[in-house]
Amino acid sequence: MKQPPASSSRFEYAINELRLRIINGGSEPGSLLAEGAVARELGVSRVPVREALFALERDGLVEFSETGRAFVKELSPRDFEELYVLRLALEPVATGLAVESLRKDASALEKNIEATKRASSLLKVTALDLDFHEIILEACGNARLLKLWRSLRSELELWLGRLHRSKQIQTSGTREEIVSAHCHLLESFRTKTTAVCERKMREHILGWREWLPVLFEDE
Amino acid sequence: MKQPPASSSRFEYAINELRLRIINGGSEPGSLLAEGAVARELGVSRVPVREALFALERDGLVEFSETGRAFVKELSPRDFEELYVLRLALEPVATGLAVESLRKDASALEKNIEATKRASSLLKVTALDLDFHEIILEACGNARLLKLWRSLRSELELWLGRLHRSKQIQTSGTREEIVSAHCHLLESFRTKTTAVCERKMREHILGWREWLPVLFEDE
DNA sequence: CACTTTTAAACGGTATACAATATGAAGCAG
DNA sequence: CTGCTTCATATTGTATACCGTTTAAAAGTG
Repeated sequence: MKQPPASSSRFEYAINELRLRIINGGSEPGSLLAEGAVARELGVSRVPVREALFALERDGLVEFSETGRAFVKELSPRDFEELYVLRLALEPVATGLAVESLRKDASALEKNIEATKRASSLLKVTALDLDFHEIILEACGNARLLKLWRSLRSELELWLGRLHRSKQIQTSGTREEIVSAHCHLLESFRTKTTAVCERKMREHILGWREWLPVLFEDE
Repeated sequence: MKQPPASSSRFEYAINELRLRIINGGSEPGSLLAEGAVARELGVSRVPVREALFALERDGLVEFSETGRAFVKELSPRDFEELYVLRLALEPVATGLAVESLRKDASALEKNIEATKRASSLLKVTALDLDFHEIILEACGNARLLKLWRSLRSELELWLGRLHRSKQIQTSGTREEIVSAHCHLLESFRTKTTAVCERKMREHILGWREWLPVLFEDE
């Protein structure tokens, strides 16, 4: 039984702890997340666990059966496809809205790229990649869009976590590709029109959509 | 104190009851929705009310303060703009995905248009308009997209509800415009390419974005 | 051995209880 | 009268308890 947290709410503690378990594979896909059991393990009562499970369902990390039992989300190619339809619908729009703001201040994106160059593990590289996109979503000034992105990001982290555990991906090549792509995007934000930036982002996402599933196929 | 429900869960009862209050204006925008008070009024305990409030936050009908108190959402022009950015990002994409399926079976859309012609009140007309769009979102085959639409729909209903109470809108003219626009869309689905259908939907939504706020301005 | 039926444990939905905090009004000082 | 402090109350966060249902394993049956 883990230690209940000192500060912050037990709801946040439960949600963070469950996130870690699910994304890092501590709980197998499809396994039951019973309120009582989780509550005992975390050393809190069922109430905050229950709320955490509902919140995680919204983020696509947990599925509920018809009878109200929570399970670790199982991923299918279908899910991947749906996820990328949403990315393709939302991120280019967000990019268009963000361009003006990013043109004024691109320091966050620059720092992110520098950090990516120095990142040691692929896990960190992919996290920084998601950060790069999140910076854009933050800059677009649409709170609903940002909220939505955060939810999509959860699912993406789930995919990447499982991918990372099931395959050894080459860190170096991937890093270079990402850095190069992000530099290219940043340059577009600085010099091109909004419409072009939207298109570049669209192509960037399409590239990943092609690339990611390939790593899954030959298991 | 209202009657606790016979069938279905108290959570669903609470969420439906709160939806009605908020959308129909039973609770003023900005007013506090205290768990205990609502629970007493509905004749249930705080637990299902609490969960209902969290769910309604996700649908944009309720806002939480930093200290965790729930308030009836207040709408600003900013919210309207954000909402329509999302509609414009999502619905054309959904339309493109749905065209093939709608071409095979457009009966749901046809029935909807017929019902709109017969609808007696503007409230019913606007509800049917949202249904029309929901039929398309259902046909697009992307569960995440549909879920998202349902959440946007909640907010749209909130806007329309308040609009309806603050102004008397002419029913007949609005009805004719909607029927005509929907017929035009349906015809496009039957005869045009996917890309054209996406564009038509985009223009359809843009039209409403222009039209709706006008009704607010001169209060 | 395959397929029901039974049954005890597990689980979720909800109510209630209590503690910690936030809130807003009353009282007080300037 | 204005601004700060005090304090009773309202409200949320969390724990615990209870009940009906679901579940899955054991027992029974063909």
